[in-house]
Amino acid sequence: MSRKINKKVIEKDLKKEKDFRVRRSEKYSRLRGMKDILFDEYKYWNLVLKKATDLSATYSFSHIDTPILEKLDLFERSTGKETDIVSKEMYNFIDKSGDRVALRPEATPGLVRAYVEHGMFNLPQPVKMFWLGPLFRHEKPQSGRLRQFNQYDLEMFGDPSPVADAQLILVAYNFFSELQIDVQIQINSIGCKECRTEYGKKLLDYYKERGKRAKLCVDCKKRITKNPMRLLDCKEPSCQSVREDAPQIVDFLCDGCREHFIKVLEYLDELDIPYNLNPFLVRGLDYYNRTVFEIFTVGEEEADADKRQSALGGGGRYDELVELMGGRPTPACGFGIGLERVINKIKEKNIPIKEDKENFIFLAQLGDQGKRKAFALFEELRKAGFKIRQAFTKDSLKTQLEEADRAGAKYTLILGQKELLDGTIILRDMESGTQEVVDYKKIIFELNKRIEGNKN
RNA sequence: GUGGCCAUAGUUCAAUGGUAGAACACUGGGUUGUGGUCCCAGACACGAGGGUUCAAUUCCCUCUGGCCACCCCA
Repeated sequence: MSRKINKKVIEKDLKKEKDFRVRRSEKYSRLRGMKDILFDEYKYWNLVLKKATDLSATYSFSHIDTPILEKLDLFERSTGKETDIVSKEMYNFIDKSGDRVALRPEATPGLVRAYVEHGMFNLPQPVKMFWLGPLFRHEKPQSGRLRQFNQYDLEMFGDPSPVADAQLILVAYNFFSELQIDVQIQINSIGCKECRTEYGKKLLDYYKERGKRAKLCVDCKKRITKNPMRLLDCKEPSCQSVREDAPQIVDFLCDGCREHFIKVLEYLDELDIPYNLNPFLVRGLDYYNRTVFEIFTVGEEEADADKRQSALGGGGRYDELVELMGGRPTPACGFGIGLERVINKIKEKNIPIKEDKENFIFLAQLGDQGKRKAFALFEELRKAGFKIRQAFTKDSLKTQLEEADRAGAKYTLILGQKELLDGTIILRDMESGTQEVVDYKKIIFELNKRIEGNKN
């Protein structure tokens, strides 16, 4: 072994020793596709959460929560065993009691389960649910695509009428427009089982016509046998040219379904909600029937307009699901909105967030005596209803003023040895930098004079 | 799951086959009792493992992670 190699080894050892001293343990990192929401990020969440809460209340949707963990079977049966979500994206495992369980990959099944389990068909119908929470899908992460993400969901049970569909779309639309995000709603009707079987046949006939198959991409060739409806979804130019003259499901709707769809559109027209009829919109989950819709942003900066944008939200009607899950036949519809994606848009567009600046007081102290007295004064002022902050763990006045400044205090009270002796306290205006000595006993009176109307 | 690009302080970015620098942020000081400006100082990084080499943060491979596209969706 040469001297040089020895040197290298020694250097590495030294480095490791240093690392050991500095860290003493392995640094942990998040799981892939999981995110921490840090302090500054919360202003966005507060904004979005408040909008969701307010809107839901206005339209009489009641807050409901369901467990994050459910039986695996619930999703297999409702979402569909063959869907991507269930077949390859679910976090599932067998728990200590041997149950097959899953982290919920979407909200609707749990809500349907709750509706059935708690006998909500005995409540006045429709039952309108407002739901908010984390969902889990084991996908390859990308921007706007996390393995744990949050969704705002609204569901309406027990109302078969087109008004229900329209109201849901309205709330979703309001949610976005009030957050200043311009959206476009893509809407379609995929009819009921009967309409769909009929249509499936026609579609296959069309695609099997001479010469068409050759133009399709590899994926679409597979789709012909596996999932013909998905042929409509492809965005390969050559596939799109083939699909141009394809039969559209709207033309094959039964009378009931057609009438329902027309009514929904009429309501949307009435409300001036912009929508796009998209005969090619097909949703991935098994339980949808009749109305389906997806919500996309309309960008001003759409140089790459034909690039597939990820949806901000989507939903539709699922009239068969409650019965399938063991309940009484109950018509229902709902939607989900991806909150991380909404927040991304808000950030992208630099939409200003107004944070209500509160005029608060900072209480600074000096010396042991001062600190002790300030401790008590803080409580006194807090109980008197003032918004007040402190940094009692800091000793230097400079540091305390820095902190007051950073936090945006309107006034700082300074209590030190000298003031203690004189029975006074210093009141400093943080903006002008002027300060006055006031009688300690009159401090509440003086503060009231200055920050009237800014109390808790 | 498939393909492409990428990985350097807390953050945003440099430089380099001979082990790294700035800005902002952070800590301390100039100011022993006074913030915002200024000055000074300090702490902190080459994602992990292997290979080539006298020597790798730099070149190669694997892994991990990030971004983007597909797939799918929110």
